[in-house]
Amino acid sequence: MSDNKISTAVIKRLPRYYRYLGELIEMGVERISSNELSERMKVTASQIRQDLNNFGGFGQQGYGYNVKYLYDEIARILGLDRTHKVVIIGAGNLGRAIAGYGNFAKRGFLITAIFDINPELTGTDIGETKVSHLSELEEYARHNHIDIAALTIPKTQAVMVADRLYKLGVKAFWNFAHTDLNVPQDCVVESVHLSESLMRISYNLKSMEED
Amino acid sequence: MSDNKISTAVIKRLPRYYRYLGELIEMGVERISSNELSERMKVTASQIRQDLNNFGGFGQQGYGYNVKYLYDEIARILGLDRTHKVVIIGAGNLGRAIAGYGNFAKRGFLITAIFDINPELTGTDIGETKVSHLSELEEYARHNHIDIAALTIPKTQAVMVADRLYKLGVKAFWNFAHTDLNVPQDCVVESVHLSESLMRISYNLKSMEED
DNA sequence: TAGATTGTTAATCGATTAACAATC
DNA sequence: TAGATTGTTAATCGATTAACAATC
Repeated sequence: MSDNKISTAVIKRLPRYYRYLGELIEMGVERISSNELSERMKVTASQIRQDLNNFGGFGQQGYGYNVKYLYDEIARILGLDRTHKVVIIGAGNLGRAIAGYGNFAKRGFLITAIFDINPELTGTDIGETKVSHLSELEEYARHNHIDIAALTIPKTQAVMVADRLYKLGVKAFWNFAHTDLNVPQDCVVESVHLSESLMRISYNLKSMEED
Repeated sequence: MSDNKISTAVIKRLPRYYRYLGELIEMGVERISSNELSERMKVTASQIRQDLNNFGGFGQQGYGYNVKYLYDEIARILGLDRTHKVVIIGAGNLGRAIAGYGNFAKRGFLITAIFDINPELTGTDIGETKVSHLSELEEYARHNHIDIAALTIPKTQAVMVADRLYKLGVKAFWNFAHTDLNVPQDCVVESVHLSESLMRISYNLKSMEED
């Protein structure tokens, strides 16, 4: 079924199309041309059409795109038509922030467990979920499927915990630790390196001043 | 001073070089060739040399690169040799997570104020910093310089608060809201769209299964 | 000096943009 | 039908990789 490998540049843009289409739906817009959308999103109309046509022809000549239809199609392409069970490793502020973000649930990402190495946190509630001790991870995984693991723990632990999770069959990692994970090829790793993000601001501020 | 516009692809990679060099220093490694580094980082040696030579010749033929020297040079390029005053708008879990991350201070990013619209949070402490009410923003900015504003608030507020901050002279935004900011060209915007990151995981999981 | 490895030019590859025929 | 706008091919642009002369 999978078409010849879509480039990551395209994949990175899909969620943004999805967000804009969602906003258009909220505004009551029913149809939109690649040209109108390109003005809103500040990208070329050509790129929008190219990107979408990687997945099929969703528009109609002389009309444009039906907003709701395209929105649903992109959801399907992104796999948002299924639910994903997410466990969070690390019940610190970042783990809490993720656990508490309601919009994720709306998109089918369900927080099914939260683990932490700190015994004092064990048993406390975060939203609807009770924190378990990290030592219970294997036992939990034996009885529950895990689609995605969010790692909101320090880098020293993150690499090891990712190994443990991989042995338990987890194939997708949302990595917030300031390190690269060392998991096999058959895994999905999406890293959010906040410190690198901040450094880019620093660089851009500096080069703005120099003009 | 500013060399002919460095591509964003290069800038995005710089912090990662910096991280690896930091790790090498911790390991006591004094020199490294582009080849060795390329194996560790899983990028081509050619790319490393090209990237670095955008900023100058930091290596030596027949020797390679001095790790500590290169580390310091990249810090300078990234602007990490100066301090940045960061205010956080939004004292929720995400704001707290950022405020509490000690490594930022180590790189010269100082949390100088935290604002929230919720009166109940006003006066409470987050780390060393007291939360102020958002209405005090203008008064604060009159007496204190702000280099970077981190927006950890819902999208509905984020756009408006960014406008207020811009009028107060703030030129760099670390945007965690699920929206694009609408600030003028002379600003730096770095967005961390967590939901988009999660959608990419979803897509990649799906396309992995299809193989 | 011989060996190693950079800095840099040239070649390749991929992504973006432009153009336009197809068609609603 | 005439006008609008897509889907898609071709042209351009930029980024990555390969190659090698310079040089430590």
